[in-house]
Amino acid sequence: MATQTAQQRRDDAKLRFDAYLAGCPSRRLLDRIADKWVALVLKSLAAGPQRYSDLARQLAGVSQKMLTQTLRNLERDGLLTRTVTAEVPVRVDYELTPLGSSLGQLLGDLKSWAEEHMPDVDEARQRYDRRT
Amino acid sequence: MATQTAQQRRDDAKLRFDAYLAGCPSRRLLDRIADKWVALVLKSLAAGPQRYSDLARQLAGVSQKMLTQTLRNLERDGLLTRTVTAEVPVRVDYELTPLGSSLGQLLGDLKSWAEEHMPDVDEARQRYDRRT
DNA sequence: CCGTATCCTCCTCGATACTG
DNA sequence: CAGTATCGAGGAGGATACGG
Repeated sequence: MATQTAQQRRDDAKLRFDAYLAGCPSRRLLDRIADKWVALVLKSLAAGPQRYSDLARQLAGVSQKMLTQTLRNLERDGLLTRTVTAEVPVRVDYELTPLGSSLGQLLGDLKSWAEEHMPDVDEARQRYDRRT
Repeated sequence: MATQTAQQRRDDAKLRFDAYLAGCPSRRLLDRIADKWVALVLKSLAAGPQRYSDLARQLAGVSQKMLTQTLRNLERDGLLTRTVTAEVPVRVDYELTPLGSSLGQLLGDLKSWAEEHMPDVDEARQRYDRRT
């Protein structure tokens, strides 16, 4: 086998690291909950099942595309269920699964930390920006 | 004052919603910790102060640009301190502040949830992908 | 009512090269 | 050693129009 150049060794290390990140549960969780609309959808559904149009109304800034995409991903991950009722017009309800509720709890903890500590961050940021 | 069109009302609502999101502590926290390298930097520094080159070595996949940018942002937010020692060559140490350690704790909780529940997510995802 | 399909625009991130 | 500067590719997300 040939001797590797330094460049090859760096590339290899990077590939292994990327693979590690892709499988890392913590990283995957962060990527999931940081999706722009996930937290808001979960919060809305924490109050009980909601129709698609209810969600669209509460999340005033969301596009149809992103709302649907977010809901599909959450359904795929087993965090909520999608129920179609064949009325006219069609009715679709979304409801959290136990797993989804569990994630909602976690986000509640995050919210607590944020409300407690983000003011400190703001202060630090102002200090940093004022120093020349 | 003129009557608003439906379009104008939607645009207004969207603007207000975006403004709300920009100031929302939870949203800002999520945006911060979901930055690709933040969690890894915090984890490295949890073990004690590290030099720039130490961090670069441990985070095998990071570019200089992103490492520096991440460190600067964390410094600005008061989560770590940057100490330059005038040796030859220059030496720069990074160390967590109490606030930074606190955030590290929070990420630990996140990690626990991820390790406990992400297998369920994987299972749900496989079920979803198998149904035609 | 509940989506899908398409296009298009930022904007993040990485690669690369250079400096005190 | 520890950065800064610049450029370019790619993807996320929004606008819009259409379908079942």
